[in-house]
Amino acid sequence: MKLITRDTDYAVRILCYLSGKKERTVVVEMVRELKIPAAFLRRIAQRLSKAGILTSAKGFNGGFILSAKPRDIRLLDVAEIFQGSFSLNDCLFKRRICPDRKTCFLRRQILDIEKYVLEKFTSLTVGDILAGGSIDGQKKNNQDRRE
Amino acid sequence: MKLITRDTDYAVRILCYLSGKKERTVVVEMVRELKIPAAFLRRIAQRLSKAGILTSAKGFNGGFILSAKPRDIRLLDVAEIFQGSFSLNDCLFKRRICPDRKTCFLRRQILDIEKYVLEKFTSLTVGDILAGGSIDGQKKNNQDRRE
DNA sequence: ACAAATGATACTAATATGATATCATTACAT
DNA sequence: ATGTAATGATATCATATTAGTATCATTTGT
Repeated sequence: MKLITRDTDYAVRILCYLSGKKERTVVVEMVRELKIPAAFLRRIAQRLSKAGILTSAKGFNGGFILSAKPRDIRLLDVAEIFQGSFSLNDCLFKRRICPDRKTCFLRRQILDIEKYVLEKFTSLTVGDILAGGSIDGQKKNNQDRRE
Repeated sequence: MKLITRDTDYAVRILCYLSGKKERTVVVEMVRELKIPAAFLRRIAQRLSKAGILTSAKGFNGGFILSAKPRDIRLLDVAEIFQGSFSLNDCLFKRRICPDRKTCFLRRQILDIEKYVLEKFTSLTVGDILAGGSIDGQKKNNQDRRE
């Protein structure tokens, strides 16, 4: 069972790291801290930037910075960049496999489960992850005391 | 989001089909009804048999038959044959990626979601799928009125 | 002995994932 | 203006997984 891929995981780490920064941060610095292969990290940052989650600047004092507050960045938004849409509308089986859809109970059950996952991914934010992780796991789901 | 693969899906259909049979059924018949590529269906049936979910017989009057009642075949058992263990013990990232596991809040959250999926896959049986699907979706989770 | 079935297994093709490499563009400093 | 430090865009490569095919071996009833 693999709900998130490596890209998504790395992306979350990048976002968590940048949450502690007031200024733009350069790829080489992130690499130093996060131990993610440089070229890979760079591409991930670029994709986050293209998606609007990071804001970038080229040139001399360039780098990346969060476009929004951590609590406003949902895991879903990040995951969809790297793993494609989590939407429930597209059929479970992408190409014409489900012959009698109307009675496909299994499909409905799977969709229910996916709906649950979707809700969780929607409600969980980078802010939550920061809060939960930094206090050594004693606090959960309370993001209001952290900017 | 892909919770089940094609193998698993086909396997469930095979099991549902065989639920309506009292006698052994031969691959060519299943192919006729289920429109699954013959060689593929055969290999899936063989794997189900090897796993003990189907019982097979070689030779002249050979074929496949359910080893247990539909209500006793869990989706989890089927899915694990084709998709590997759904166990929550193996680390989310299979090889040494998570540097500080203790504080990995994201990982814990993902594990919680996976736990939910696991529970659903454990409780959903072929019997449920038969019951839910055959009554055109009006009944759910009531497997007691069907053998 | 033959035919009808599954068992075991090897192979191929397509897609997804993980990662790297390279050239283009931008922006500041001198 | 030029060099350097940065990201943008994109192409490529390697590996793993998924989907599907093919073949030979074995069993069994007639």
